[in-house]
Amino acid sequence: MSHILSAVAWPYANGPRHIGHVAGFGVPSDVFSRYMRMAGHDVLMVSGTDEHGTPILVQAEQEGVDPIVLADRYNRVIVEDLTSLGLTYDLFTRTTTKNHYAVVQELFRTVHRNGYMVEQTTFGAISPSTGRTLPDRFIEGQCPLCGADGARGDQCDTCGQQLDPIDLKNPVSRINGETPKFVESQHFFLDLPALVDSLATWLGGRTDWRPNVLKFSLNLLDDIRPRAMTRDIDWGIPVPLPGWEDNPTKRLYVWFDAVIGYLSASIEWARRFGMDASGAPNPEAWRAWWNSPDARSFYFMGKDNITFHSQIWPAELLGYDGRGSRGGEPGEYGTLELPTEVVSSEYLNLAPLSDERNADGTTKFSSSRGRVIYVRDMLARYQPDAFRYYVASNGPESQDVDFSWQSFLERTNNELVAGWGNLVNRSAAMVAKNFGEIPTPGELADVDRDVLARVTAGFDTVGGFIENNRLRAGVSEAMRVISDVNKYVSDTEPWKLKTDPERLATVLHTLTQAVSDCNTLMSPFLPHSANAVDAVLGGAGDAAPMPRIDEVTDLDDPERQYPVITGDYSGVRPWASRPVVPGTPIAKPTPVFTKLDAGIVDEEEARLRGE
RNA sequence: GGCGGGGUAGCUCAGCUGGUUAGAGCGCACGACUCAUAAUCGUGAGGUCGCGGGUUCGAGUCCCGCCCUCGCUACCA
Repeated sequence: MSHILSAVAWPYANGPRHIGHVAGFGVPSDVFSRYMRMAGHDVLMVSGTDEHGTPILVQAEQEGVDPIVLADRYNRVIVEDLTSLGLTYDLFTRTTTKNHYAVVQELFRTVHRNGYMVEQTTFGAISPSTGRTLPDRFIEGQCPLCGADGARGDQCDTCGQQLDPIDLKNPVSRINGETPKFVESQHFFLDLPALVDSLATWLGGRTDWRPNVLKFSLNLLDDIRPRAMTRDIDWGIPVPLPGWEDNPTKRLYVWFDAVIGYLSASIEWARRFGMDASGAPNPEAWRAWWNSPDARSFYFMGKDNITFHSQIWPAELLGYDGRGSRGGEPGEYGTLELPTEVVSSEYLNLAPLSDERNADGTTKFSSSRGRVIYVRDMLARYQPDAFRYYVASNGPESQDVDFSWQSFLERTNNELVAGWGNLVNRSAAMVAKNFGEIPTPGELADVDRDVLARVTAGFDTVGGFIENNRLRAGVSEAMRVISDVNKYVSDTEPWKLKTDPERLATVLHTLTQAVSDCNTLMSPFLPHSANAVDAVLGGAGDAAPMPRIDEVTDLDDPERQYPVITGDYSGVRPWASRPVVPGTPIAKPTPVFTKLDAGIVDEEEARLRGE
């Protein structure tokens, strides 16, 4: 048993999240965390909504509300969506808590004190009316290279060239149409070159990462340069230095603070729920996951976040620890450990609609293009486990994948319903009809022992895959085991054993045992239905724990309340065969999974077309 | 342009450090069965492993070149 930190990417609170987001970080991290808990590890799974930065500020202004109002709104939407999916966060919080501000400022101060945060003058665009940094992509103008209109400050979509915004002709702000001003400004830069040796040493030891993630991360080291960690903006965390902290237009860069969320959420968790061995409150409990070299940490995200987790975040930690070329001493949190693994997903894209094949290739999920499937809509119409199954078996684990409603229909009906759901149903129906309870077995035959051995072996194979974050292989292996059990039913033909009650009892007991263990194997992937299956088999329906939403008061601000996701996951079942108990009543079952009507494909595609 | 991923049966993909007739799931065809949400079980058809060279006794697997495709390459998050 060891301490496992599941650090899950922080969804940006500028709108509801779509299924591509949760396919990238949500389902994979939850399957992993659930399994690790079952395997006996001490898991701390943390995340929250990321609420600073220009996009939220801009959107709030467009709506005429305070940024925090916008953040409050989408924080709640996201909290509800993630809870509905059954994601077992120990704490899902947000970046606008007092606790987060304090932790971020402590990290900044210490990194600065250790000499890894250096002040430099920059030259960049600001909005003349507000004085705020105008990020490149919010600037638009005529491309200096091809003359096309509508080129963005960072890149021209017409000719595809990278641009510097100062070269644009007739630049205007996309936010308010005014002409940007290019000015000098003082900012703090994270001195990545002073940390690059330590980064390289750390990355050099990461041999078991997904190859593309590791390769990408190593490439980042080649022309590493200092990176600005402050912005001219009035929405964000103040810079905790004399002369800066009261300056209303200087704030920490949103990514500097967002990644620190993993630590601040761990600390908030400990302050709220941490306990020592005797059960007494222990606000220092987070340290077991952060200060011990034996603890392991896994960071789950989409590939667009790799650079922040394999470079910026470890650099912040190294700077805090004083482990760069300038030395230094850790701050009050002690030496903080770097990520064990950055588990990055690729993208789940939306496939062309059925009448659009061979047209424009795939369409990337993007709210701005209007073609998007929100988590909320998915869960309103379909079982959460149907979606979880789709993602686990067909997700963007090592390459981009296309989501289509046709494939969702097929995966659900042909595999989940016909394979697993039907096995549960036929087994329970036979037990209910013949005995009304789990029968007492006679002596086992070879075929019985054989199927039980195959199922039991699944704990090692399926578990091994999940432990290495190979969910597709894991779920595929579990489905193969389920197929073996279906074959067992065909081989033993229980419906022909009416004249041999003892043999029938043995077969149906064996079958019930096999199904129950398959349910355990599937429970990290399909927790909701694991509970339903448990109930079908006469259990209490508590095979897999579920998260809940608590309305809490900010630990350091009695005026502020917000929802968090948390849960008590201490009662998870072990990752092992669990003997079924003869005599347990089993009633005629109702199907656990809903078979989808073929008509949903046309319905959903019509929705995507905006009809 | 630079970097990276991918191009293997109709579809989605496995194939580690090169080694017998290239695998799985789904789909399809045929057969069996009837407990089960017409689910299940069995059998079968179907691939010159993107193209062209090369190394080797032997290459889907290594090397070179090319083509196609997706992505990354930001003061976005």
